[in-house]
Amino acid sequence: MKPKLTLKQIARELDVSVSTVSKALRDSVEISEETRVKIKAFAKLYNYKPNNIALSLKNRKTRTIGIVLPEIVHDFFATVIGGIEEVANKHGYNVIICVSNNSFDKEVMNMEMLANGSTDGFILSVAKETQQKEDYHHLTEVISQGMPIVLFDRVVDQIVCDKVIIDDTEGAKKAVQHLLDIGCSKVGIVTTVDYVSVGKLRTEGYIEALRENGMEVNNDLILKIEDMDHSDEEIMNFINTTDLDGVFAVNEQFSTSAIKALYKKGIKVPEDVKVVSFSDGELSRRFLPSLTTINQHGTEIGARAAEMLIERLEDQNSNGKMFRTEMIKTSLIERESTKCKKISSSYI
Amino acid sequence: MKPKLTLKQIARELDVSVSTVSKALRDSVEISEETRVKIKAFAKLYNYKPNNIALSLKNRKTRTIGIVLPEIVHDFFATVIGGIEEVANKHGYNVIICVSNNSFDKEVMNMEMLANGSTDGFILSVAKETQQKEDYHHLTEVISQGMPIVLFDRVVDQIVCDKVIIDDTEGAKKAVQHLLDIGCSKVGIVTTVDYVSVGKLRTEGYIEALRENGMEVNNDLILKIEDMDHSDEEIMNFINTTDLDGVFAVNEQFSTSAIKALYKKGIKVPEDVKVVSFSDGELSRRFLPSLTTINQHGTEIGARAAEMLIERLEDQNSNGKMFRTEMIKTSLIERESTKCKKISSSYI
DNA sequence: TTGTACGCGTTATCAC
DNA sequence: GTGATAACGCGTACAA
Repeated sequence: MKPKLTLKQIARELDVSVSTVSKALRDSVEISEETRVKIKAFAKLYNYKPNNIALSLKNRKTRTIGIVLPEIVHDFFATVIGGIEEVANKHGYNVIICVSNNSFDKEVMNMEMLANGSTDGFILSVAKETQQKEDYHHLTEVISQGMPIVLFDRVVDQIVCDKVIIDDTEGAKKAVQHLLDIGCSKVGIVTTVDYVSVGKLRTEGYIEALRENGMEVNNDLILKIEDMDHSDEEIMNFINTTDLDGVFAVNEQFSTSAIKALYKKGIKVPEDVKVVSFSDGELSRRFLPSLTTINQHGTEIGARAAEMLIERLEDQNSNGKMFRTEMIKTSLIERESTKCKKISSSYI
Repeated sequence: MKPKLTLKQIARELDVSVSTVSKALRDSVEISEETRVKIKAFAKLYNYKPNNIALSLKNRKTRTIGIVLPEIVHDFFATVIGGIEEVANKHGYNVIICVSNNSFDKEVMNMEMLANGSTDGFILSVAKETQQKEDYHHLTEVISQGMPIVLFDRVVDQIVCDKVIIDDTEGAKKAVQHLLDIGCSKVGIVTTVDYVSVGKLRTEGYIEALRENGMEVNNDLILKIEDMDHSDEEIMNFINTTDLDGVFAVNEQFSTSAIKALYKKGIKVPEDVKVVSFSDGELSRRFLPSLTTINQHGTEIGARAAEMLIERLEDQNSNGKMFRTEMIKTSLIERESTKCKKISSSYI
């Protein structure tokens, strides 16, 4: 076992001073050709790499981005991480990921841990519990210490910082519009209760789409899941008691539950009822029938968040810069769950 | 903006020396009750937290674990991360995650970056490309510097370190045995080519199970996917030309493709053909029919890996300790894809 | 009881 | 052209 090589060791070995070694390795003109070559050769031979920790301490920069997420076993967040990673690495930044498991306490703990010197800034999506509590002191704290934050997905209006959000309302409108376009007239929605911000926005999009098409909103066609642990039962009950020819569900879980309930009732998708889902993940692609979805472009969201954060980190006088909220557009991906043979010919 | 509080600032403010502050905060008996209380009150009031970077430099310990994974958009790896996270946090460790995207170069880069002081040790699953190249110099390098590594899932026999692996062969046997138990006599397997270590082991399990049940192995019932990008076509072709009443597929992707192909052929699952899949993820749970699976217990794998690593990190004289390879048992989770009403009564 | 000095690994500055 | 010194923030052995 050979412990990591340091400047000091090189200096001792080559019988020069530490600062000479440091300068030589950084190609300083102060150092003579001869010694520079000698030192660099030695360093290369023994594979010298500067110690990041020491550099961080000296520069008061870690070149590390802290990511705090509600969960990770989730296609959307996983793709967002991918986007962040890519941009971060391209700029020579590292990434620390912490998971709050939707717990307020764990979110606070994670942020405090990372804020004590481990990272230069944060990219985060707040935990569900935090959103309910409406306690954001850990965010304001970090910001007041001069560390920039970029919020994404579940953003908090009260917090003043950069944000990357999905145009949920517009995405929902797209979904519903598609159902209407292919001939549905009784479109239901499976969504969340209103305190989940994205659920609320998607519900609004659903309503807007109907209104813009001159249709009236029937509350019987709206299911707001109260208890996520029993969403299957709620959906089953809803499907059994509601007459529909189109369903828009705000996530893959609800979509597949709805299809399952429809099948149990003897109703076929897409023949009898069309389905569009928010969130495009593995499940949508591989389900039978494969799901038409609203793609949230997680990679792009992560990439933009990372770009915004790094920009602020590298800009000396970023304090003056306005905070921006970037809206990422969704897109509709058509698959089997909205295939409709009957009228497809009329489209050709 | 108030920059982070340091010991020095507290000292200046309270007109004592830095070391007095340091000692007081660490409840040293050297410091008088009076000054101790005063300093602690001040620190608490202004929310003093020691700087992790400085501590890391001083202690030559980061209390951070580096995780390097081939990919992250994958239920299995996501659950493993969850397991690691939980154990790590419990022991006061942080976690840095890097993704190699199955690229050898990126894996090497990530490891070098983290090895330069950012982490105390590694938990990693090697990239596919690395496995093909059989170039593991970055692993030996890190180990020779005294940083412990725990390999999991895709492990490397040549590397001497702690390992956590799944009993792939035994898992495959369980899957096939289940199919045989419920009455299948023509069980096919959809697997990978042999150079993917886990694929090979699972294929061996399939063969062993058949042999132990006195059945002969028919190569026509074995499909080894050559090209992952065209697995769907290969599976479709296989299903169409093969007479089966049971299918064991080595991952969720293959399983769902197989079911899709069966449906297209007019064959029903589970009525006509039963299906068991390796890997228990969201897809298996929500698919129609839901899939009977071999659960790899990702959380447990991550937890064990983290425990092994931390144990070695905290043990002063861990050099002498033998390296262990821990085998995590899989378990069968029965769902709809192997439901069989006919003989279920005989089981009661 | 409190303060001084030193070291962790690095770089910037200034002196020689 | 080279080297000594200070500093980043912290903890601790030792001195006062």
